Amino acid sequence: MIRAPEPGPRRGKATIEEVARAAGVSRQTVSNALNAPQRVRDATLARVMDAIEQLGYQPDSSARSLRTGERRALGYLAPADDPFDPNPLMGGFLEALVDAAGAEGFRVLLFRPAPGARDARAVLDEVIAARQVDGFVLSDVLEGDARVEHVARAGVPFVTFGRAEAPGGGAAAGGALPLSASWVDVDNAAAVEAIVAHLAGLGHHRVVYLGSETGLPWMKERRAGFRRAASAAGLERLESVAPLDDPAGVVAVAREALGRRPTAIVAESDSLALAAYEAVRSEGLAVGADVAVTGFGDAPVARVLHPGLTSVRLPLRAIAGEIVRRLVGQVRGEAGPAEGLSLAAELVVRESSGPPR
Amino acid sequence: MIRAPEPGPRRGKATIEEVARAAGVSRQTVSNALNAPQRVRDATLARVMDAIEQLGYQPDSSARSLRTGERRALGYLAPADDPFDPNPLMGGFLEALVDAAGAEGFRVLLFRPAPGARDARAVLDEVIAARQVDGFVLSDVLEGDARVEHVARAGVPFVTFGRAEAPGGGAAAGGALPLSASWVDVDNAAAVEAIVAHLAGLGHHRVVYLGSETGLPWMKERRAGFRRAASAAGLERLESVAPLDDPAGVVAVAREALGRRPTAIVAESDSLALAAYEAVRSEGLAVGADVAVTGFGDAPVARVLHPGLTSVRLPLRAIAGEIVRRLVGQVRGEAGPAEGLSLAAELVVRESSGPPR
DNA sequence: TTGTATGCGTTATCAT
DNA sequence: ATGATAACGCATACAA
Repeated sequence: MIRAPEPGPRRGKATIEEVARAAGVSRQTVSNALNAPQRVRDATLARVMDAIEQLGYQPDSSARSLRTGERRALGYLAPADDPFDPNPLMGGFLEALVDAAGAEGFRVLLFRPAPGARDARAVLDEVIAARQVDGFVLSDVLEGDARVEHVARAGVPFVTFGRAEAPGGGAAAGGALPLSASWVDVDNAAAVEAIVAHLAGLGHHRVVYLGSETGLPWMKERRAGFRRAASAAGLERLESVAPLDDPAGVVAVAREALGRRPTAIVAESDSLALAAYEAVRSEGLAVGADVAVTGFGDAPVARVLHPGLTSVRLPLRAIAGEIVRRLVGQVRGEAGPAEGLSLAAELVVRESSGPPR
Repeated sequence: MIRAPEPGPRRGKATIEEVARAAGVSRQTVSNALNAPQRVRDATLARVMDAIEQLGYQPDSSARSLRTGERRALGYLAPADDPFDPNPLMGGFLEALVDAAGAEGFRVLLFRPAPGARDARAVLDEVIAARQVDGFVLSDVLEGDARVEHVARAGVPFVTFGRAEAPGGGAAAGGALPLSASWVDVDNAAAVEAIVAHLAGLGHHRVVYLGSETGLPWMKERRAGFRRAASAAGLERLESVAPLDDPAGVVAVAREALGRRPTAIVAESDSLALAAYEAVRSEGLAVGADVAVTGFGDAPVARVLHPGLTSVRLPLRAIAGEIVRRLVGQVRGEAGPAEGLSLAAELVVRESSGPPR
């Protein structure tokens, strides 16, 4: 038989007062036992810890937060919907972020702009004004991102996944904010360079880049990496640009790209690589044997595809770890590493990238 | 120029006291203006609201929580890693959950078991003991799920995505808990039945179910739905069972299934449908024209595939909405709907399911 | 080493 | 309709 849960806020959990009574000490000593154990005699400490264990006591997070000002929570603003590419990485990154935050004693508070809201500043203001978090993690950040500027202006610690500042440019004119005081990103350019190097090493000599028409910074970096590496390796280098929101159109472009008779297709994303597969097959050719295809991101589909898709895996756990490290450092007021950090992606070679026939 | 953020907990945000001073009233009146506007004279109300607006005041969430006992936060225990099928739906469900919670004035607190932890009870206890949330959303729930029992025993409100109780069985023997006091789920069986009915309507007569060897309840429901609908429609009904963790093995099974010469393949998931695509193509046949293939879940890949994959779309927004409605009802102590709710998935017909040749 | 007193910002009770 | 007072649970400065 189980008793019905008590009504009211407390829900029957222990308070520091009850622990103190159980251990025969003042609540002060309990607090000390938790926050400054060295100030408590061993015997007492043991007794207190025992009572704590016994009662399953943990400080009420609200009371502690009210007193200390720290929330032990990091805010993550979930990216807006993108029906075309519901960022398959977000899930993986979020998990890594939650783990990394948890290791530092922080939880992750998730929120989104109200549906239909013009931008995210309103909800950011709510979270800030209600003091629900100690800092923010902002992802999918663009150059001159309004969210970034807003949070920076509010004086709340934050770290971005991706740089909100053009690589070359420091602070802009005027009293500009240190927008990218701390960012972590995957080295998109280097990742594509690794792909191209891999292909060049296999003997490929005519390579087409299958990209999209977005101006997203990470996409631009990938393209730049392609150009650099292909030139460096002395490859014949072609480029195709696919539309954004039209699967059929994408395949059409992929077929056109294939029509230029490359020995390899370097796709900007795994989705585009999938379109390349379709194009190659529609010509009666075999991916990997007749034409090499590579992707980007190493989405789940990369493993399931046949032949398996050569791609690059984003170091999401490392990124999340570094983001949390920096953010928690800021929260604690430490003068930690303020510069940005680019992390290398890992090339995952599968059967889609064989040598040219 | 921007001033450096103030140190300390307050970070320069307004308190109720400051608002009161600015409006020339007591803090009580400010509180009333916010929580019981009808008790405040219009003129005063206007003055107070003005000051609130002016100062960008919002109640400190910790102070309010300490006083009222409500956290205005819902806890979501993120599912454990599954490298084989990193639940592509989770992202979509989470977003819907955050939106639904936000509409009710709740945030979502995300957490996971410590990496390497034997089970999730420890972290649940932490969140409960620290009173960080008003209730929990538990997903991917199994029959007799330990997490469910644990939360139920703690007397904390919760709602599950999926039923933690066998469909027929009420309370078990002894003082069993009302484990599934409130659950919401997608009607897996009905969804597959809709698929089969669709195929039967097209004239298919020999159909193979491509399933996996998991005993997960939702998978069992899908299979049951297949059997029921196929029998009802008088179809020749076959079944194949794929291994879990081996893409190559999966395709082998899919080929074997195809070897039984069905006119259509009903896959248990979109991933398995992808394997079916591979099998069909490896035989030189065309998906949709020679053999119909259907999936389950309507993952992003379903749209990108060629031909587009006929699948069923999970009503994630509706599910999240119902979950939040029930959970918030419990939190508020309303005697809301305690029974479970099965929501219909939506059949999405694409080119992969043509009539038999 | 331990206990006493105070305040964090808010809301509820009660008086006016 | 408004204001004074108390209390939520905790941590800290200070006294013992």
